[in-house]
Amino acid sequence: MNVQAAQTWQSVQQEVLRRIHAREWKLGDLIPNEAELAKEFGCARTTVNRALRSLAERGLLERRRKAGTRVAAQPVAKATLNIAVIRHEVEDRGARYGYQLALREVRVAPTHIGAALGVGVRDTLLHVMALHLSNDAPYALEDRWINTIHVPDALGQDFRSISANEWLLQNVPYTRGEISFSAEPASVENAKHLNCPESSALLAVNRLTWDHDQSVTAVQVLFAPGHQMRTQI
Amino acid sequence: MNVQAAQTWQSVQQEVLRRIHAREWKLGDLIPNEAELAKEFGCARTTVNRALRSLAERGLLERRRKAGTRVAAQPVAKATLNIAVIRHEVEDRGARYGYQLALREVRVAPTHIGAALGVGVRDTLLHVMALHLSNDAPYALEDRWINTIHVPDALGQDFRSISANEWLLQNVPYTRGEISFSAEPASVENAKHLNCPESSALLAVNRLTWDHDQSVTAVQVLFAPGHQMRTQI
DNA sequence: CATGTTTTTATGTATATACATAATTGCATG
DNA sequence: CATGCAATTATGTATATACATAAAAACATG
Repeated sequence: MNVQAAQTWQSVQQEVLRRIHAREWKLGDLIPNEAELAKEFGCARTTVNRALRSLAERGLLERRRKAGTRVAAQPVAKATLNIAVIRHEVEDRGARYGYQLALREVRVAPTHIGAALGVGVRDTLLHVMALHLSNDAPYALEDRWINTIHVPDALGQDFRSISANEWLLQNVPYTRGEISFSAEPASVENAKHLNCPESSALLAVNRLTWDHDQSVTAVQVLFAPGHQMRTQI
Repeated sequence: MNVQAAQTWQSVQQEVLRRIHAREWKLGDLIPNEAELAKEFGCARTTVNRALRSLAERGLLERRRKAGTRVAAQPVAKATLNIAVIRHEVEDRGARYGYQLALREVRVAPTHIGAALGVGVRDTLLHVMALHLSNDAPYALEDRWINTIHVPDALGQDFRSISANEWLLQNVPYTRGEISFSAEPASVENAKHLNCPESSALLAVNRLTWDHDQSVTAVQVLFAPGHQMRTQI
């Protein structure tokens, strides 16, 4: 019962993890409270708190004041995907990055885009389509609408040498966003850009970002067939 | 310069966030050190540390001992997807969950599965395919291989009323895993199960889990066309 | 001048203490 | 017995303090 005083929060966390994995504490079980664990491990309660809080953030523990801490009955695996600037994504894989602007126009957006961005039906937006290349092969197709009411500076950019992806991140802050992943069949146009058969299964990442109550941009990134997004859990 | 002493780590975090969003601190900028901020905010350094550490975990700040803290030059959006038991996922959407076992067999795995699980070329594994339903419509197709060398108990389960997805989570711990997302064209068999045209674009989630150095299971979950995984950033 | 060593410094963490807060439990009262 | 209020309790957080550690900067030495 007496565990050697390890007294770093990481070691406490490791021991707690061990007990969960070894099923000494079963799914849904209430575990001893912080004060008891601190006494057992021979460390301060703050240290135990740090260890348990971190495990709760990872979804392995559920904590409620007064009710105590229990092992998550239904541990939810949290897969964290890093959505970086596409250029960095390519370069991090050790490939040469390339970029081609395919289209730049100012026009009224399709209704679903306008609605998502919360602009009027007759407001014009900046529409940019661009191809990102990895070692000269199509890597991803970016189809973006920018709310020029909130981001008028975007109109002064031609996006021929820097992608909207990168320019926005460098120049326009956002406070919140929504992101969704889906699989989409390649349209004729998509297929042409990505150099793949029509109707190929493409991984799509949709983002919608806001700066406080103003929409910033709506973008769909379609990756070439076979693309995988990976992470550890 | 003198900010009202708010003295909760959340309020410190909020003020730091505000300065980043307002570009008072620009991307890549070095920000004042913890001690200075603590003095400015009228709180303890521990409190500032908590606020900044949390922002660093979210990818907005980069911290290094002695070098100080800077605003991430290339803020990486971290999209956290919750990979729950499929039954809960369906029920949380307010739909009725259904389950059908499609196949259960013990056989030698295809080489890529065997290699991924690190078993011998002649070892047999348990192969289970099952359909998850939402309001009687196909929701997701689960194609799973279980390492029965490490998890022999799985052989005693028929998986007719409880899915392998749920049984494993309840009964077999794992210490680490790998997960990947991709888009896959529906095979003839997939299409039959998911009641969609052949070659439809399907969102695929692949998982490989390990318990220390023993592989547990490899699974591919194919979602019906149109499925989206969403999250906030 | 290059190179290795020491000093300095900002973050990282452990501790005791105190109080805040949410939520359950138990008690009192109609 | 129901119902509302009070006491209890486990987590949540703030603070001062101390020391650990990584890494940059300063310095010394050949």
